[in-house]
Amino acid sequence: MVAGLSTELNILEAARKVFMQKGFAAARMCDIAKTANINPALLHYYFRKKEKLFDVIFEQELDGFHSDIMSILHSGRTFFENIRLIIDKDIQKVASAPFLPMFILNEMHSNPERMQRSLGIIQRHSALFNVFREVVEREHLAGRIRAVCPQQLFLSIWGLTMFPFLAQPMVKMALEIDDQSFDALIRERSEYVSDMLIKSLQV
Amino acid sequence: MVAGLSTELNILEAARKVFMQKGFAAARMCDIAKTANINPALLHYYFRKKEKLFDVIFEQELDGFHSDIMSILHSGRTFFENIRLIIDKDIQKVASAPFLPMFILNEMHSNPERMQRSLGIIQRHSALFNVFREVVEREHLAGRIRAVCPQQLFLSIWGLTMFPFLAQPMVKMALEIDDQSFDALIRERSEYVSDMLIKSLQV
DNA sequence: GTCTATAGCGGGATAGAC
DNA sequence: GTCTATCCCGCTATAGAC
Repeated sequence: MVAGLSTELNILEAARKVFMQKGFAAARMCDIAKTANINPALLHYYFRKKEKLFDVIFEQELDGFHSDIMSILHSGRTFFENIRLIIDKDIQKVASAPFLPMFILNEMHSNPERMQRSLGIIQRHSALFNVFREVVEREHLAGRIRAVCPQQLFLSIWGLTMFPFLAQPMVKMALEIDDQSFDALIRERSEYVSDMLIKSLQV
Repeated sequence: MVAGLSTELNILEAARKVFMQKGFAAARMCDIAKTANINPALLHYYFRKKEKLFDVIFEQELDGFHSDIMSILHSGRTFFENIRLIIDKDIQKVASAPFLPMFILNEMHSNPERMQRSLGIIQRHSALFNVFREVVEREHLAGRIRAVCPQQLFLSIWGLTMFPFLAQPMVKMALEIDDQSFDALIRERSEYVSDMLIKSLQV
């Protein structure tokens, strides 16, 4: 029907919000219906089960996660320039969806089986790391950076950029800051993290 | 009764396991009872509600989180030595309870109100940061480290040490490593992170 | 203190009218 | 496609015997 597509998108939008904030177990179908301003029964008409609906959201979110990093790595710029771009992109993306990291990691943690359902995502993620590793090794052989374990560096980039969002409530509490100060901290973080990483990599 | 205390401890131990793995919403009182090998009704005899039981666990876990860092900061060692000790302690502690960071952050995220119930914890956490800030500022004035935003540094230490555990399933997937390789990565991480931080702080 | 039995409800899912 | 009504299960919580 005419309204079909728009209703479906409407549901997906609402489900995204609710699942991201509450996670699978705590999310209520009623909440999703209320957020979408539709009848609860409609959720089952479009997506047969809660889990089906969740899977759609989860896959979408996970897939777009590091999609543009690959292209940055393949650009002609220097390694240090690329580091800055990647950090910037990561922080910028997550800042616009601050619940995303927590959502992804939490669900992967609480339901590891879900992951194995979508092999394609796994492949894309490890492909990303392999490119990253090659670049790091090339840079070191060329004498432009010091010897470094690519895995550790990869983990560090993720940790430095995503942790503030993962721990947002705790961070605000421990640092005694409000929303504005937190935003300011995030705005300054990109440069701070890039400087720190680059300085630690210089020969 | 005689069995009273041991049953209570038994319950707490079981509840810790289940809540840590599943989180509040997905955890089942039955699972806890089964894990503790007791009758489900007993849970309500000792702790009136699921939430009461959860609160006890949550508070315990959160409180012990950074308890020994304070004493490290107050020791007579140099700043760089302290950085190494803190990183080491953090990683070591979390490695022995890898679900802990995810548990804490997830519950703070999904139920921020719970936090306000226990003001003491908030105070201890911000006290920790204040000591850290003073130390950093003193070191900079003494010319022993370069100028650095204490908040950013604090966030970085946490992120670099805790992220690997928070993202463990994703990390294994992206880096294509198994449990053994992950453990090896963690063992090497303490030194890697310390070196990186110290190098970026040197004047 | 520990058990059995069961109340009571919240929430996912379906049937069927429109 | 959308609605109302309702089923039914799983789970928390309690009553009450032992």
